[in-house]
Amino acid sequence: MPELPEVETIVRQLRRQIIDRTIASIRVFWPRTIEGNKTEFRRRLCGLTVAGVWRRGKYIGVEGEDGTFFTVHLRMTGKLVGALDTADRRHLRLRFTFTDGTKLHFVDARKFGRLRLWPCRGESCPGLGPEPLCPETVRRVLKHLRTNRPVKSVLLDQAILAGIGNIYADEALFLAGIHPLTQAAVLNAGQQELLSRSVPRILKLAIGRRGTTLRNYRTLADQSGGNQEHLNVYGRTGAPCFTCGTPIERIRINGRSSHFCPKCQRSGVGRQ
DNA sequence: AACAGCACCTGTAGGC
DNA sequence: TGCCTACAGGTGCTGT
Repeated sequence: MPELPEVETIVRQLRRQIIDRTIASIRVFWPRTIEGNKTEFRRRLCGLTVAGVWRRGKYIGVEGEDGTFFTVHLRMTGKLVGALDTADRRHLRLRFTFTDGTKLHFVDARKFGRLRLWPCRGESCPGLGPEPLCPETVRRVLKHLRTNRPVKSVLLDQAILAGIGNIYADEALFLAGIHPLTQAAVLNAGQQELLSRSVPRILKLAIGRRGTTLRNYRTLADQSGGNQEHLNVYGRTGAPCFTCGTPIERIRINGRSSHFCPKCQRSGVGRQ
């Protein structure tokens, strides 16, 4: 569910909420929520005073004063909330109680979300590509790609760039005027440049709007995102393109829906 | 290497 | 109303 902008929004709020607080107890309602050794997870985290909260790709990282580090991945429907409402109650998977009595709940309808302990921050989340928030980075990555995979698949590959999901991949490709099936290695210099700018731009705009809420996503403060009002292609199958009026199409690429304007995004097609 | 298919899970929307 | 199907913002595994 949440992609980089949603996770970034949550992390910013989490910093204000839990830094300098000490975990008093942890209650687990769905054991598979914790990856790895559950006993050690509990042992290392109880008594932990939170020193920092970080984002890496779609991971939330929490660091203790002693360097203890754990991550939260929300996957499709996970969320962190301070206050539980009635609907959340049945999907409660884990609860942190802090020494001052405040609580942090991990709620996750589909049970895909995971918490995991790491040896330290530096050893967490191995295999993730660089952050896609500045054009320089995206430019460098695109330039060195030697793959025939569709550019849409490449954008979704967390080992290549970390944090882009299905919504923002589609939106960035629209902004760059590139067809999602275009083979990554055949993007010319101009297309690489357009995509290098559009990926960070789309993500930063979405962060500024606190992310995109389509159904489940809520911020820590239980707010909706605002970016869903600004989507050009995602979820707009059959609706007219805002630029040219052509109906937006949907196809499947690697099992994921891809939305695009067949007229504005002809670039790259038929020239592979 | 890279793809499809499936697994993990539950909820919701739409068709009949 | 109820049943059935398709689909969902993610990732990881297996087989080909």
